Order: sequence, then structure tokens, then C-alpha cells
Amino acid sequence: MPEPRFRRRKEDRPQEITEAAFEAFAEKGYSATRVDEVAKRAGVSKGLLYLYFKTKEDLFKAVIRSFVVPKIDELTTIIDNSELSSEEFLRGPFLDFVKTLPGSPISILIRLMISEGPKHPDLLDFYWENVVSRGLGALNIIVKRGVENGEFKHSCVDEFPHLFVMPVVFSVLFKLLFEKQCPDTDKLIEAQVGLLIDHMKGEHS
Amino acid sequence: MPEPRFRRRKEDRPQEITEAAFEAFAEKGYSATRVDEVAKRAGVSKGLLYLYFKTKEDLFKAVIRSFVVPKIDELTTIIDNSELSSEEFLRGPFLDFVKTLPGSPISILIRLMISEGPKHPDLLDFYWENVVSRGLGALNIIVKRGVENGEFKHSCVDEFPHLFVMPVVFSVLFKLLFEKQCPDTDKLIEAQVGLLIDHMKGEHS
DNA sequence: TCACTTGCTGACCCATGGGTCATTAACTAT
DNA sequence: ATAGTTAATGACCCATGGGTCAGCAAGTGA
Repeated sequence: MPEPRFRRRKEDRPQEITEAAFEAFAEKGYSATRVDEVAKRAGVSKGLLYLYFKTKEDLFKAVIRSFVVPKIDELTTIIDNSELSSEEFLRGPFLDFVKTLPGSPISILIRLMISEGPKHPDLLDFYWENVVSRGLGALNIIVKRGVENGEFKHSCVDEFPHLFVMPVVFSVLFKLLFEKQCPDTDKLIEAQVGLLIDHMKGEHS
Repeated sequence: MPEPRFRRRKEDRPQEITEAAFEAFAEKGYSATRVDEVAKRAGVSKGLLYLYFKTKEDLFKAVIRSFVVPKIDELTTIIDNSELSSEEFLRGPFLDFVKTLPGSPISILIRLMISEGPKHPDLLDFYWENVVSRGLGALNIIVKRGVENGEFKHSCVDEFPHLFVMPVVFSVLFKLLFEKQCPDTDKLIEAQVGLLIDHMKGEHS
């Protein structure tokens, strides 16, 4: 009795395909990845892939959606369930979270957003709304909370939560491009966060 | 007497072609740019382009080489000809220099390095040696000089000149991707530099 | 078991674009 | 002048890979 040549599993296919695509894109980037290759990795024919995703671009968008957004959800969940002071939160859970990013598969998606973003304005809008602005917003809340309860003074950090994100983006890219020459990204990120907290706690306008 | 159909200008062609390629790459990215298009912009036939550059990849490398390296030379020249204190230098010429980068054509090359770099390891090596390590080295000298002459205390900045570069890379990318939502990059960069200088001047280990 | 739906296949199509080369014409030297 | 050199052309080649579709077979229900 021979194994069936294939099995019909309508429910699982999309996820299997996006996972395969994620791996492939991560290894080779978007344009160097062949649709055939993705199909092969997913153990599926190219034709089937085109049944679930209208174009290669579509597939790409699905990958971004399904892998990056959960990562941000993770962060906001941590915030909501935390009773720590702002400083404790930044030095604890926040630092733990962002230190995992450089070197993780997520970093590749960040690179893909940089390379492919300008060609997909609607994707950038989506990414802005669901990832970047939510992330910056979360940081803003933490900082504001710290100022309001007297932990921190007012400073330029109020205006630029970006200052907390910078070292993460930088580390992600540095590790990706110059792995051999890369500084200890954990320490770099810690240094910046420590620096910002010191600054917010000290005497400044 | 008719205009000649073309003129032989062996000397000028390479530069004209790399300039055209720079523009084209800047607008469309590497893989979306057609060799034909570059040739047309340079007012030249595709065949001629292949006389001066063996492959499209070759052309890309030439573009990076001829546009990014001079930018770093500019920076090191400023340093060598400056008699300012470290703080004055950082707040003056350094800040002026890096503030011009976001929004300039150079920022597109940074994006291209990020997208195409991983596919061209030798290009990354070149870039590291001629741009990144030279830039970080220059910053290191400034910081070290400041520490030696008592302007600055020892701090984590000694170890991470990267802290000065972070906001620049970040601003470049942010403006490129989310122009509409982009904060005032001049202020962001100034904030970080000011923050670092304050930190170096204060009491820290 | 037999007709029917539909998930799935893989051979095929064809636009695209990197790269070539036989030919042409602008310079150069004698 | 004129023969020789080579910058420059552009029509052509062909591998590549995104996208299609006629047909096949796994599941389904009567």
C-alpha cells in the first residue's frame, strides 16, 4: 500500500508556507529567494503556493505580518502585566527583551524591511502602525510614568523615546553585517540604557 | 556637417557611468536597476558599460568605492586640521558633518550596504576597512584625547565610540523608511551627543 | 462503488534582463 | 590620403524565474 502522493490539508498550508518563506528570505533575502525554493521547503508544489498567495510580494507581506507583530505584542504584554517602577522595568524586562533581538531571526526581518520597504509603501504603513509606533508609544508611557511619579526629571528623553531603540537597531545591523568585528551588543545596549536613566535621574532641563 | 554619432572619451566614461549608476541605484535599489537604464542615463550604450565594468556587481562595487570613501576622508581631514578641544570638536565640526547625512544621497548607499552587503562579503570587508573602522577609529582618538587632557573622565564611552554613530545610522534609516513620521533628526543627534558629553564630563566609572 | 468536489501537481509559457559580439566610426600615425 | 587601432554601438542570445493551467488524485457523501 503506497504512501499517498500528497495529503489535503487546507488548514495548515498557509502557515507552513509562510514559515518556509521566512527561513528562505532570512537566508537569501527577498529577491534572491525563488518561489520554487519556498515551495520545496514547505514540501509543496509551486502551484499550490500560488493558490494561497496571489504573488510573491503577497507572500512577503504575509511573512512580515505573522512574525513581527507577535514580537511587539510580547513587549506590550510584559508592560501591562508589570508593577515595576520605570527604572526597574527598563533595567529588567525591557533590557532582557531587546537584548535577545540582535542575532535572532527577527533581525533579518528588520533588514528585509530596510531593503524592501521603500518598494512597498503599504507594507511600511502597516509596519509603522503595528510595530514601530506601538513600540515607541510603549516606551513613551514608561518614561512619562517615571516623570510623573518623580522617579525622573524632565529631559530630552521625554521627546525622543527613539533613544532607547537606537542601540537595538544599530546592534542588529552591526551584527548582521560585521559579525566578526561586532562589539558586545549586550553591553552596548546596557550602556545606552544606563546612560539614559542616569541622565533622566540627574539635574537637567 | 552632422554631429558625430558619438565621441571617444575613454578617460571620462568610468566616472560618468558610476555617477549615473549611483543615481539609478539610489532611486530604485540594486536589483531593480537595469543595466540598460544606467547606460541610458550615462548617455552610453550597454555594450560600452560592459567594456569598463565586467559585471553589474562590479559596477555596484565601484559606486560604493567612489562615493563613500571620499566622505570618510572628509571627516578625517577635518580632524587632522582642527585644533579644537574634544568637546568643541564634537559639538562643532563633528555634529555639522553627521547632521548632513540623513536625507543626503549617502544615506541611500548605507541602505544599499545593508541590503546587498550580505551577498557581497568582499564588499563588506572593503567597507569595514575603509569606512566603518576608520570612522570609529577617528572617534576613538577624539574621545581618548579628551580623557588624556582631563576634559573627560573615564566611562563606557571609551569602549564604545559606536554610541556616537548610532543616532546617525538610526536617523538615516528612519528618514528613509518613515519620512512622514520622522522626528527632527538634527535634534535627535544633538541630544545623543550632548548626552554623551555630559556623561563623560560627569562623575562615572 | 461511483460520481463529484477541490486540494494539489508539475510541465509549460513568456517577459525580463544580464551579458556578448560582429560591425561601425572616431581618432592617430605615417 | 589611408591604413590601423580601438572606443562605441545595438541587435542578439539565452538562462532565469514569476506566474498559469489542464489534469490528477485525495477526500466525501449517497
